[in-house]
Amino acid sequence: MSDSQSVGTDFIRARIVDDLNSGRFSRVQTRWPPEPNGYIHIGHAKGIWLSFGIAEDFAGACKLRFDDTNPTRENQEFVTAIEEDVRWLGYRWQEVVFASDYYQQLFDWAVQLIEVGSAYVDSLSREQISAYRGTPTEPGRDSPFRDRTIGESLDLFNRMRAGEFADGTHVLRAKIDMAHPNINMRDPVMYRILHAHHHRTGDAWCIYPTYDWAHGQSDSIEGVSHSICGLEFENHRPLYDWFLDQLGVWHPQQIEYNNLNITYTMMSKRRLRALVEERIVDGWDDPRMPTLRGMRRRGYTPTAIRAFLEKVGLSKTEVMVDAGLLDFCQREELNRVAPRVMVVLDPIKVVISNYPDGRQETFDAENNPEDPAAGTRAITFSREIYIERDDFTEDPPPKYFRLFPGGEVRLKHAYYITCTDVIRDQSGRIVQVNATYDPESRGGQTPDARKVKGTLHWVNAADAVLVEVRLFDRLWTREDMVNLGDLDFRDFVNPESRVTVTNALAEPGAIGFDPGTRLQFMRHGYFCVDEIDTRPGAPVFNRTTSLRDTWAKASNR
RNA sequence: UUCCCGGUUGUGUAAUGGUAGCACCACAGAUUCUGGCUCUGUUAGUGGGGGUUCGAGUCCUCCCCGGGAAGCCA
Repeated sequence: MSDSQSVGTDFIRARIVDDLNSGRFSRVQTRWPPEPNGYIHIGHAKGIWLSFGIAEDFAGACKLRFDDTNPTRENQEFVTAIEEDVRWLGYRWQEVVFASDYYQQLFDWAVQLIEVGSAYVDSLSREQISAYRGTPTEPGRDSPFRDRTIGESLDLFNRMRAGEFADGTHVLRAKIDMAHPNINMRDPVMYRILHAHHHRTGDAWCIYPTYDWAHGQSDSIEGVSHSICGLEFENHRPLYDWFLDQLGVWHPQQIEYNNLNITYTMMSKRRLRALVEERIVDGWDDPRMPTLRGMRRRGYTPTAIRAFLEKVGLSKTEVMVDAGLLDFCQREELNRVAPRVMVVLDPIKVVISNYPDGRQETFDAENNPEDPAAGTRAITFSREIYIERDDFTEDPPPKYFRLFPGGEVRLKHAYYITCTDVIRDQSGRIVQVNATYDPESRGGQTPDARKVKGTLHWVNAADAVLVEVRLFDRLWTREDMVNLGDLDFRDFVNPESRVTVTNALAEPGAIGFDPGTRLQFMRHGYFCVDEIDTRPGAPVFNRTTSLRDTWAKASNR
């Protein structure tokens, strides 16, 4: 397969190949243009993956451009956080730039448009402008100020810029067509008066360009070849093109892709903010949040996120991707690289009656059956151990092959044991399981090669370490958190989205990893050492995703 | 009612006008010192009607369905 084919076959890359072949563009320059008004999430990751990924694939370059044209909502905190998150995802920008870097050029170009009669200052109120715009089915009407002389508009615009007018008193508009079927072409606003402090330009400006006026021109200044954006800007493309044509400057090609929606996941920035502000979650980095910070803390890896994005692909269809696909990608990666350890989440004591009291022995346990190079670690074994309460039952259902009275199971890496009886407290709750072991089964097999279907994880009572484990599940109980209509998203919070286990017991080998380290808790799932709440010697583990569990599925039926 | 965009198995995504494929999910089985991993197999799709063509998911046409558009947000 040739290089050009390995670049990929999605419709955007295909168009770029065409543009390169036809000579329309000689190189690929892209940009990823977040507004610094919030933390970015997995949906943004798709845009990042596309714009940065395309630049990489075509040996071009991609700039990180902050689209900071609305000073009332943007600030430096978000700039820093977004830079961090993009880097974490694994992308490197050619340069960090800001739309505000181009304010003067944008202003000069606006003057140029006024001078040729393609823009004018309108003095209608916000409400009037809206009323004059018409509706999707009715044409708009010209503003009475539309035929203002060029000189008058120029004068007014300069005075707007000089700060002579209050917010909302005048705007600069492009002069296109108030009856245009595309409402974006009905004399769109280019500048509004905003006496607001900007996080970068300070108080240098009191008029700010709108998205439509700033975006394409910023692309042009940067020599962008392909401007990749969401479907919501499709209706803006004619305007994007119109401005560039009026100016006669470098003309990038805007291409739209479908945004990412995931089942049981809510990505609306506004609602995410509400979750944080109303303390429904702990913060932007809560492991249940779809923010990159949240996912990072949860234990998701940048590589798995990118693999996921690649598997999802792109089109112009609105989609709802199964959240399970992300977990599949995450498991696929971690299965290869995550060290295995044994952790008992809900311990029940097992006493092995025929194992000598006071004796302790050591086994070599492989760290990762998928990777022999990962080596082994020592685990200790003695008369008293703990197993998972779920791994024992007094009345086993059909095809159950965990521990039950009279049944034999293998303790991973150690011996076969057979349950003899149980001990209860006054309430009837089982507090201890008694068992005998087969000394011949040392290491996990016997000379008679008899089959034991069940293999349980366990920890040695003598050296098990108490750890905190946080079991995360989907934040929402509703699959479609995009189209809620009049429903309140708060009504769909999953009460079991976080279950904190404080009495889990871990083998000593699970302790001492750096925060952020990812492990497999055998038979449970993939966990990472929490980067915030972990203390020396007191790890907190976050469950990223569970292992596939075909038994749970089967027994639920 | 206007303009723009879209519609391929349950989900997502492929198919110079020429055998509708891949992945996830689901299901069945094999294997297994993780009921994990791995392996094998199964179910299931071109929204509808006309037309062009030897041949249509692909081109034309009409219809149906879904989404977007009336911010001085991006």
